[in-house]
Amino acid sequence: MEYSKKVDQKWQKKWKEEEIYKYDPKKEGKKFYTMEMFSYPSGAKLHLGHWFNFAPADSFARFKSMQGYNVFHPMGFDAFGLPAENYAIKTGIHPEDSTLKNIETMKKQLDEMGGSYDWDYSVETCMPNYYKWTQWLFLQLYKAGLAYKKEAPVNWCDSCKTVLANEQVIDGKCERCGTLVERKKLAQWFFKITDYAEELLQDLDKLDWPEPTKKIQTNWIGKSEGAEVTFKGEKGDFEFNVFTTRVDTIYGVTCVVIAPESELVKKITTPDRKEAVENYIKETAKLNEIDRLSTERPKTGVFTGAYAINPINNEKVEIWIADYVLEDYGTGAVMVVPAHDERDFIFAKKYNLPIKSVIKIEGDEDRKLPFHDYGILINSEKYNGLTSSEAKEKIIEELAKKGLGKKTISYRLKDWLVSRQRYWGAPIPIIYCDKCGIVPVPEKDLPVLLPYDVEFKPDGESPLKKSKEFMECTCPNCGGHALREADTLDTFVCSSWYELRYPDAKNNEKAFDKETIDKMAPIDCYVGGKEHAAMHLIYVRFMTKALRDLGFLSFDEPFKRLIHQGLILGPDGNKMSKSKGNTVSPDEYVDKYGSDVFRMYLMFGFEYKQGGPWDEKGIDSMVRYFSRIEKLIETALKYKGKENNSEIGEKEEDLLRFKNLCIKSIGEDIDNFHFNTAVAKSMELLNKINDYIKENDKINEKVFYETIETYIKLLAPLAPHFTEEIWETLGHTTSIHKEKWPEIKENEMKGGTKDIPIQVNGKLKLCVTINVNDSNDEILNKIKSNEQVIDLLSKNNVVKEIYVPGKIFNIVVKK
RNA sequence: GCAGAUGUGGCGGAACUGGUAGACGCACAGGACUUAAAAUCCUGCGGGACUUAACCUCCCGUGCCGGUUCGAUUCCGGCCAUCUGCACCA
Repeated sequence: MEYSKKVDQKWQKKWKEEEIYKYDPKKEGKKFYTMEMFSYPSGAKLHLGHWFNFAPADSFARFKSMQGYNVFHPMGFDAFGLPAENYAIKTGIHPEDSTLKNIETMKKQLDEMGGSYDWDYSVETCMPNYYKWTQWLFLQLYKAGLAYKKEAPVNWCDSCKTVLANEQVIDGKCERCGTLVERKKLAQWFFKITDYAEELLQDLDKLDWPEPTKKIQTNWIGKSEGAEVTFKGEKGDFEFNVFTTRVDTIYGVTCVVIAPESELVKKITTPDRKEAVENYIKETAKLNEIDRLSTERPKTGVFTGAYAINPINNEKVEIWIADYVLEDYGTGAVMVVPAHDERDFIFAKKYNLPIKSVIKIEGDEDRKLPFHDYGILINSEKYNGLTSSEAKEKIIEELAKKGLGKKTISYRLKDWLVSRQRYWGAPIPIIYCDKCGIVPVPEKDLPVLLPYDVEFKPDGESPLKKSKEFMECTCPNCGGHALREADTLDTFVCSSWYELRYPDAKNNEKAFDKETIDKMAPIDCYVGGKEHAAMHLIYVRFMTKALRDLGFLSFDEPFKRLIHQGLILGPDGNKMSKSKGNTVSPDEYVDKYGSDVFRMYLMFGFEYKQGGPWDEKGIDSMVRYFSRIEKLIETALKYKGKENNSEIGEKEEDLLRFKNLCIKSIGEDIDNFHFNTAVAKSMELLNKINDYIKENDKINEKVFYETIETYIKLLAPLAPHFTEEIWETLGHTTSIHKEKWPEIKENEMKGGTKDIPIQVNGKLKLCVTINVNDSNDEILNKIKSNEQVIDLLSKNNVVKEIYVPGKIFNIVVKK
C-alpha cells in the first residue's frame, strides 16, 4: 500500500491490538528509562513544538529498544495550572472539564504520531490518585521541617482583588484591567530548597547535561563566599549583620543601607525621619520586583536618622534604607563602600555621602573611582599595605575575636514558594485548628479532594475559601472546629516527582515503591526545552535529594542525561504565539502526508538541538524520498528468490561496506540526537543501492536483499508506520519493531580504497587513491611513485614532508 | 549591565579528537520522456581569473582583524552582529 495516513491507521490499530508497546519490567534486556517533559494540556491540541519534541524523542526510544534495551518510555500530563483556570474564568468552562477533554485529544494525537507509549504507565497530575501523593509528599517535607510558613510578598491587583502571577503583570500593571500592581504580604508555604544549595551545586559535576544549563543552575544557586559583619547601634540598643564579599574594604564604609522591608526599620527610625521613611516604604511596596530591580531606575533611599558603629574602627555612620537592597538576599543589609562598588558610588554621589578610597592598584595609583578590583590596602590603619586577600583573612580574624564577624557563604537561591492563591491545583493538606494551630492532614485522610463546585472567578478571596463545604472541618487532633488551608500547590510541585510515579503509576498504597524506582532510576535520558533549565530542573533535583534523605529513595540525581530540543519558530522567524498569528498546526500536515513523512521532515529539516523557523517547502522532498523507497521495494520484490549471481565482487563488497558504515553512523547519530544526519545517511544508502542496481546487469540477490532489509530496519525507529508496512510487503509476519538493530559485520568493513589528499603548504594539489589494507610503507610508496607527486617534489624547494598515516600527505616548500 | 549561545553557498544544514570545506536535501538551470504539463530520470550548481569551447590550471572563500601551526570552520586574543537567559547579589 502506498504510504499515506491510511497506513498509519492500519498499523496503529494493529499495534494496539497486539499491544506491541506494552511495557514489561520483567522483559529481558537492560533497563532504559527515557522520557520527555510531559505536556501541559492548556491548548486543545498538540502543537508543532510538541511534535518536534516528542516525535524524534520517540524515535530515540525506539532505537534503544531495537538495540536490545528494555525501554521504558512513558508519557503523561502536567494538568494543573493557571491557563486552564484563566480559560475557565473567560469561558465558564470548568477547568476539570476542559483539561480532561484536552488530555483525551492529546493522547489521541500522540497515538496518531506513532508514539511508542504504554498508557498504562501514565500520570495526570490533576487526578486524585496522583495529587493524593503530591499532598503526601508535602506532608513528608513538613514533618522533616523542609516545609514551613512565612510571610512573603505577592503581586496584588486591588481592582481584580486577586493575586497575580509574574507573567500576568505587564509593565507593572495587571494584564486584565491595567491597574497598578502592588506588593502585598501573605503568609505562605515554602520548601527549604536552600538547605540543598551546596549539594545541588556540587552534584552538577556528576551530570551528563548541556554545559550552558549547568551554568544557568550554577548562577541560579549563586554561591558567594564572604563575611557577615555586625554593626551595632551607636547607643548599643540594636545590632544587625551585613553580608559582604569585600571585607577588605571595610575602612571605606561611609554608611550602611538596609532593605526597606526590614523589621529593624521601625525600631531604629528617629521621630523626625518617621514620615519620610514611611513614605519611602510605601513607595517601595508599590513596585513589583521587576521594576525594583531595574537598572534603569535611579537609586533612591532615605536616611533613618539612626547611626551605626563600624566595628573595625568605631566610626559612626548613617543608616539608610534603599530599595536596591533586597531583604531576602544575604542579610538584607549592606555596608556602603562608594569608592569600590558601582551601585554604592551612584548612591553616595546622589545623597552627598562621603567617598573614601581604601584600595590602590599598583602601577595604576590614579585609577578613577569607583573600581572594584583587588589591590593593596590604604587608609586602613594597621592593614595598610596588605593585599586584598590577605586583608580579608586578617580583618575577619580580628572581627571574629571581637565577636562581631565571621566568614560565611551566601547563596542567591531562595526557598521555593509553593503556595498559590488559586483553584486549579492540589490543595495543601494543612488544617488550621482554633486551638491546636497548624495541623497536618493525617495521611489516612488523603487526598484532600479539590471540590468541583467552586466559584473560581476572582473577587478578593481564594476560590477555595469560598467553599464552606471544603473549608470547614474538624481538627484531627482535638476534634474541635478547624479550617482548611485555602491555597493550592505550585504546579512545579506536581512535576517535581512525576518521574518517580511513572513506573508505579497505579500504586494505591504508596506514591512509589522504593524497590521499583531504585531499579528504574535514574532516568537515563530526559528530553525537554531549555526554558526549564532553572526552575523545573532544579526543583526535581531538590525533591529527589529531599526524598533520599527521608529514606524513600537511594539515588541522588533524577536525570543522568539531559537533552534540550530547539525551538521551532513561526515562518516569520518569531516565536510562535497566537497573538502574533504565526502558529502552525501539525494536524493538517499529518492528514495530508501521514505521520511518518511529517516526523521524518522534522528530523531532517532542522537540527534537533537548534530548531529554527518553520518552512514547509521541504516536506515534498520527504514525500519524494518515501516514493523512491517504495519504488526500490518494488524492484526488490522482482528480484526476490531469483538467483542471478552468487559471486561477491568488488561492487558487492562496496555495497556491504557502505551498509555497515550506515549501521554504525546512523546508530551513533540517533544516539546523539543528530537526526538530520541520520536521515541524510539513510538517503545516501538508498542512492548507493540504486547505483548498485543500475551498474549491474546481474545483481547478487542475497547481498542486495540483505542490504535492503538492513536499510529498512535502520529507518524503522524514524518512520515506524512506513517501515512496518514495507516489512509486511517484504513478506514478514512479525513487527519490524521487534527486530534487533542490525549488527556491524567487521569482516565486511575491511578493504576498500581511500583517497589521500596531497598538499603543498597545506593547500590541496591532488589525491592519491590507496587501498585501506595497505601498510604505511606501501601507501608512502604509492604516493611517492605518483608522477604528479614526483613532479611536485622535484620542482619545489622541499623543506619537509609530513605524512599523517592514512590521512594526509603535506609537502612543505620554501619559496 | 552580566552570563551563555550562534555566525559556513540563494536556503535548511554537513565536516570525527586541527587534516580533501560545502555531505544529504531544497531551490534554480539545462537535458531526456511527453502532443503538452505534472511526475520521474540524467547533468550542472560557492565566487572569480585564464580559455573560442571543453579539459586543465590558478586565485579568493566558513562574520571581521590578528596569532599559533606544515595545515585552522575547528585552538588562542581582539572586535562586530544576532539570539536567548539572568536581572542592582552586596
